[in-house]
Amino acid sequence: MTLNAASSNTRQQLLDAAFAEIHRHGFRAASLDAILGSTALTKGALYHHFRNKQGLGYAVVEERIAPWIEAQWRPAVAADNPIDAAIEVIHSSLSEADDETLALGCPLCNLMQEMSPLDEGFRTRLLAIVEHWRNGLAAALLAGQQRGLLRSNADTHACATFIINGVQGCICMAKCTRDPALLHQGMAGLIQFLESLRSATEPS
Amino acid sequence: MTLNAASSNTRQQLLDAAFAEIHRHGFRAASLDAILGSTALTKGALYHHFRNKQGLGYAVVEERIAPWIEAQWRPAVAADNPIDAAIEVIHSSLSEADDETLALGCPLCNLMQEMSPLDEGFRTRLLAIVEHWRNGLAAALLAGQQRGLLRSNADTHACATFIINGVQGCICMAKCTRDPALLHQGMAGLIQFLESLRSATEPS
Amino acid sequence: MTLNAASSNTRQQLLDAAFAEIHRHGFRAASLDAILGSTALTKGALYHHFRNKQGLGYAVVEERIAPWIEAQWRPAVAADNPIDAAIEVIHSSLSEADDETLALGCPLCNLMQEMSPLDEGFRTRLLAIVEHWRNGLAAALLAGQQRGLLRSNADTHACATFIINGVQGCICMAKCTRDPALLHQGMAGLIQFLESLRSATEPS
Amino acid sequence: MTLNAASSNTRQQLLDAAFAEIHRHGFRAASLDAILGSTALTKGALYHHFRNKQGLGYAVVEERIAPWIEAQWRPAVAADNPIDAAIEVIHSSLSEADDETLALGCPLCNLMQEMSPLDEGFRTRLLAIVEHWRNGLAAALLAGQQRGLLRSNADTHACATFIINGVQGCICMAKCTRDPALLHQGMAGLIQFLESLRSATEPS
DNA sequence: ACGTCCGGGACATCCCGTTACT
DNA sequence: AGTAACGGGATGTCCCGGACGT
Repeated sequence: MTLNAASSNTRQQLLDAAFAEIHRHGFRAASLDAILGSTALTKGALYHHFRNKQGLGYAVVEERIAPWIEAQWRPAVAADNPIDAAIEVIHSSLSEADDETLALGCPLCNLMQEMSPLDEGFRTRLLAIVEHWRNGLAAALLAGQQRGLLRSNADTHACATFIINGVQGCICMAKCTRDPALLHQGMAGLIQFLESLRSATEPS
Repeated sequence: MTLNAASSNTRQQLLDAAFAEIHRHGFRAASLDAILGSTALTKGALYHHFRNKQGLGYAVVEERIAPWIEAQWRPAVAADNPIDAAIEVIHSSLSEADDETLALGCPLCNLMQEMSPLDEGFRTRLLAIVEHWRNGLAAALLAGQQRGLLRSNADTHACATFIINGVQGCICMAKCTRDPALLHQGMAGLIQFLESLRSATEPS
Repeated sequence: MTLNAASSNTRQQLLDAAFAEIHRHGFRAASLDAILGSTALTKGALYHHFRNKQGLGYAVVEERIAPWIEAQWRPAVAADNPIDAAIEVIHSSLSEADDETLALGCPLCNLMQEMSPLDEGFRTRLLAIVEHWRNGLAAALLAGQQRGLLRSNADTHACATFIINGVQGCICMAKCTRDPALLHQGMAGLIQFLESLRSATEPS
Repeated sequence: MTLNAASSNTRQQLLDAAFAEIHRHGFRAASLDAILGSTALTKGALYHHFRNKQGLGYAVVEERIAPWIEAQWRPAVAADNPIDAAIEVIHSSLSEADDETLALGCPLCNLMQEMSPLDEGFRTRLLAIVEHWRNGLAAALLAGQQRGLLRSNADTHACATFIINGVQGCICMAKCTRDPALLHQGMAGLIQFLESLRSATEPS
């Protein structure tokens, strides 16, 4: 299969447009006509690159949402000091949160809410993202713990779960409140929690 | 307008059926035909009691979801010891969580996710529920603090926000993972947080 | 369920239009838009009266095609002398065959050919028509035989089968040849066969 | 145009796949994508060898269906004793009829039913097959008659028509009934008819 | 000689809301 | 207070054919 540049470009355009449409309206309410309208393409192009709407949705999850989450949390997962880095990720995501992103919410969370009970294909793909995220974060915390940066009695997996749940809960609620102050308040609680994980004695 | 018993009964039937359908499929995917099919009523009855689908949805929020949240958290809001009571609420909600409720998620959270960006009427009504919940919980915590049950340096409003966000985040994630263990893990973190709010010296 | 005149009328219009469209294009190629276009109705009316296209098709078979076959062969089935009557039915159907009916073929045969391998619902309904037809004809022949009008060694069921197959075969081939002479030639063979069934000695 | 072996092979593959798909689904419902999917070829190959779907269909009629009918009835057309041979053809076709071929019907009859009223190109090609068949059979019967094998008062053309119509009618009905017994009953009638054509006195 | 990519259009389904009626 | 009938519209799917490369 020769993937020339034009074809790949078309596929990427479709994925971009689909990601935006799905982010805005959810998967079921996402209109293929609207996706095609926002590009200059037609049904033929779409059904050449994807088996159907579901296939397009799966590709958006795998090729847009997963990398997006991965990129956002890579600093925390790859850092020497996971606590500092996680706090930094939270801060930077807060600084990027304008009114619109607040209202649209997290693409991952949105799709989990909407599609998990309806489509196992979506659920497994989204679950894989979450597990990858949780495992990465837990591994980073464990490494930090082994280096003496975290309290030795902290359960790193439970901590990762708590942080991820907390972050998603904050974004989820902010979608309705649209109050940046409340978002900051919630995130501040998480940062406090992260601070509480530090070991009492700084390693030399 | 005369509201005899039969008429009121019809309205309640519609609300019940609509609540179930919306909980299962979301508001937009909820089919009026399906709602009417699950009762023995027809379009005329529906459009007699509600202006349109939107009006039905608003009524479900106000007359089904709001009282449901209120009832669930009333023990914590009305308790002498809000920490004990909140922990108890979490425990009892965990004990009720079977596989299906896990997959369907929280009706409030579902609607916030779906409708907040699309319909101001939904958003304000849902927001009112959340604010009522948060204010009630914060007031209870403050009362407890004044009675010496909470650390004096705790920001009760921020605590309420953190708890609500955390609870919703846990339920939200569990909808995708469907793993009761992870749900318990997340909720355990919240309980730990609640414990950490207790004042060091028990009041006499 | 109150079936007022207007509603019943709408349903009959839909069945008539659907019968004509299906007769002309077959079931699968029959366009609901075309059916609705030939009446003055819309999708709403159609989907009020029928569950879907399949339901409409089934109703056409049961309420248009079955009665049509029944009416056409009733003279033969109900006659005192089934041979005379069957010959008469063939003659009268030949006299009605203009170029268009020749080209369109038999609605029953068309649907059997098209839908029997695809849809059991169609097949059973069409089969019922054929069996009713065959049994009626066989019973009439048997009655004639008992009255001494048919040779006593004729197998009336086999004769009914042979006649029905022959008639359908003639119409089926005429659809392609469009040659009335060939149709008459084929039907003449069947009439000869019918004549050969007469008992040698006329009953007193 | 150079027709090397590879090219010819591609064309034959397409014809085979198209024949099978058309036999199963009819011409209009035959999907080019499905035909190409069952081979390993693509649109480019198809539209290189055929002008369009119609052209492919015509080629299937001329190069698959016509030879198939010809081969099946050649024994009867070429025989010294056409009656014996025709009976033998019927017997052998009955012995080959399993449940699937019963349900799929005769490729020739199927296409005549579907395409004759819609496409003159199909009709003339199918008609040519039928005429060739009828003329061949009639000529064989005439030759037999001249040799004293048939009754001298038999109209050989009419007999050929009657046999062909009968055979097609039987297959046509069997597609719906799917009852081998009924198929045999119908064919037995035709064999009886053939027997009745024999001259009373065997030729020396 | 054949593969890839894509345009444009048709179709069945389903849904919300209104009208006339009782 | 509630019913049956119906209008009008949007959507996902699929399909044929052609442009272009190689």
